[in-house]
Amino acid sequence: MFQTLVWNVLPTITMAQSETVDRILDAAEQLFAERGFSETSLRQITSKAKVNLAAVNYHFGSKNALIQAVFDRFINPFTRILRERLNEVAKGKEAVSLEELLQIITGSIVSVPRRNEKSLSIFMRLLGLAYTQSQGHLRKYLEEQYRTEFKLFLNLLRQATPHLTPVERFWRMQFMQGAVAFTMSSSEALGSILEGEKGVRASVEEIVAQLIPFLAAGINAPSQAGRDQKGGIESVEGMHSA
Amino acid sequence: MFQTLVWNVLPTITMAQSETVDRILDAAEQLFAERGFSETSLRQITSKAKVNLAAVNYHFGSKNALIQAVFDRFINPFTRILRERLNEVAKGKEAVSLEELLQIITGSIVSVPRRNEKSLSIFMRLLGLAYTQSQGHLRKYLEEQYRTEFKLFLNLLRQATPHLTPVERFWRMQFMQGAVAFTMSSSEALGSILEGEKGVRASVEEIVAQLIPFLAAGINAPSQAGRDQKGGIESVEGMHSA
DNA sequence: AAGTGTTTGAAACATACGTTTGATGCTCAA
DNA sequence: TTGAGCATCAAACGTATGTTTCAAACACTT
Repeated sequence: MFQTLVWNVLPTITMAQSETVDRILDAAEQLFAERGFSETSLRQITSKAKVNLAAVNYHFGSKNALIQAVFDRFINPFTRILRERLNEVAKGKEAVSLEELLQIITGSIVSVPRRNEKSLSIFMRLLGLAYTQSQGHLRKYLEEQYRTEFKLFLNLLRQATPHLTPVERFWRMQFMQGAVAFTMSSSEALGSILEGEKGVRASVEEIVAQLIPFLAAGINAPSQAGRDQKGGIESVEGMHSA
Repeated sequence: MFQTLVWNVLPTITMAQSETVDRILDAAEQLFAERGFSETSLRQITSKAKVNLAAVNYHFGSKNALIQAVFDRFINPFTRILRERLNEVAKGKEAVSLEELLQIITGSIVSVPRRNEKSLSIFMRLLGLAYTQSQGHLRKYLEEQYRTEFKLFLNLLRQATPHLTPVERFWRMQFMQGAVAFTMSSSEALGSILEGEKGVRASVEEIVAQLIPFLAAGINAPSQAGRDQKGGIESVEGMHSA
């Protein structure tokens, strides 16, 4: 009588699943990207997906669970790829440069298998929304999914930016997240991304190409260490927010 | 019988206004900052403000109008200050440096008269939300309020970064907006800002001090002009999104 | 072909929302 | 003191939401 949670409890392997589940996920991710989470109703989703309203609660259990399921389809392959690549470069004896690190992250995002040409920008927009809309459950969920990869990344980042104080490193990470998430979630920009209009090529690849020099220079900016040094923090691990 | 719109139709001068109106605005801006716009109900606002539910529609006309009124209290003084300072440096014969420009913007934000010590960070969080939540009416409204100051700023920025192509300048502006808006709207960070806990001093002044070197270095990063130059755009004016 | 468990379907549920109403109280000029 | 205009209040309005229900349809083994 119940199926309760959708069965991708077994990770990575996305067994065939029912037509209905996929149609719901497709419609949901698109509508969420366009309007946001609380602004999208289950009725809009099910009607776009051409399935019965009750199907969402039957297959996913709740709207919040559906939101998480939408992210699952991307997050799992992404973290897998990212983890592999980070581990690989971490093994080498040479210290990894900041540019390399940024390339690894963006490269991992871009290598996630896409369902269609829009799916990557939709995902980036969703990620931006996730950290911006006040959806507590989502943020917690994502941080859990990311945790190990994020720590791995932080370790490499520390080696790549030895001239920064922990406080500076913390804030510059925050700024980086912001530049990425906001740009990807800016609805105007998404319009350009999806339609390709306005004369600006705004493919994800183009944005990434523009982002990397900006971020590398910003993060590598000289330390202001002379300024006011007493605001120290004990551990960067405890304060990650991605 | 009707008061329809609140009377700050006359700009800048915020005539005494009723107790009720101020209490509603105070409660609304705080709740909006905590939960977002569509996630905050009029009932939450009026009950926090200890006024009757109908008062919002009586004094403001609608929830959307209330949202805009919340922004009015900040935007008007801010744009006035910013415009004055930009005009001032634009008059000088010397070209304005990028660092100066960033100082002017952040300086203008900080000089806006504050109602209390939290009001600045609340406003920054709201600005972040405004560009992030898909509130079409708000975004349009804000762009209208900003327009002249933004053009002024863009002109000075063009002079300060002659080595960048228009496309690069456009994207780096976007990234800057993102770093600022996202950082300010990150709820975790807001928590630290408001409570001052976690060992990180996260006052707006501290964040700004961290932001400026990051942004200056990022925006001033070497042009990638050799890369792929054909994605030109005719005019930067037409594409502003702030 | 029957009978099992799983998936759909139309309808209703309870609740929350933004907004409107109309009566009541208030202030202050006449 | 009266009366007009503004402000407040409790209550209701209509609509939309997420979720539940239960019967009908389906798939598939035996």
